[in-house]
Amino acid sequence: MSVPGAAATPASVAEAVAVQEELRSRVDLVGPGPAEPATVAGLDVAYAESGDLLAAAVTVLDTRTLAVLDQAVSVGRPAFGYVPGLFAFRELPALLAALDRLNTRPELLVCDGHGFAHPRRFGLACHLGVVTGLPAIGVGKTPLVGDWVPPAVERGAWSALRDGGEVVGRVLRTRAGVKPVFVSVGHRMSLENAAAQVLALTPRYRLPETTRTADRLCRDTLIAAQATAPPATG
DNA sequence: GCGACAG
DNA sequence: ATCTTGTCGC
Repeated sequence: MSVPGAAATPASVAEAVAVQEELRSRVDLVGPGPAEPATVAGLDVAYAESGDLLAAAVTVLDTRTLAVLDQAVSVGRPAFGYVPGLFAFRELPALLAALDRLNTRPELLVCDGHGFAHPRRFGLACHLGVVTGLPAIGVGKTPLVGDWVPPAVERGAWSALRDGGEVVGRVLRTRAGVKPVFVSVGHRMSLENAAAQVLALTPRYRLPETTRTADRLCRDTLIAAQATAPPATG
């Protein structure tokens, strides 16, 4: 279930680290999670060049057709500075606001960023999973921690992402000959199932359809927000 | 001390 | 994340 207060924004880096250390014990790294979820949500955030405005989006897809069944957005300001490892605090409030506006309850969250593959084993996907109580997985475009070797060139090939003597994720090739993505468990999922779900969501492109639809929606929303609330000119 | 560093 | 020109390929 959800954890009260887990979405609060820390007042300092030290406090943020403490929050992660505390919440990491609430993560379910076993799952295994839904084998055939009917709906999956994608979450993403777009930032204005000025850095003081952002738009968050959540899209819910039908896993069978990959059609968008529901979607919601929220506009706001980054809640925390960008600090590698504390990235979740920056986007969490906006993403949760968007999730609250959904008319449906997705069976799985696919996050744009890492989950367990994190310095303290509590990346954005873990945080969102613990706060919402929903199964979640992290899909990063670039590595944050860990050592790995490139997986074979064919789609579906993978290699282990290892850090500090443990496997923290999987380097997965979602398209033949294209740069792989970094999959890790967020909450209530097994790594094996997480990788399977990501492959099911990438029939054509490198990134999951969930991430692609959410990315487009938050970008469009940001443009619209900037047009509606232009900066004061004088 | 130095380099690395999700989005 | 965002900026940013051309270029290769289906």
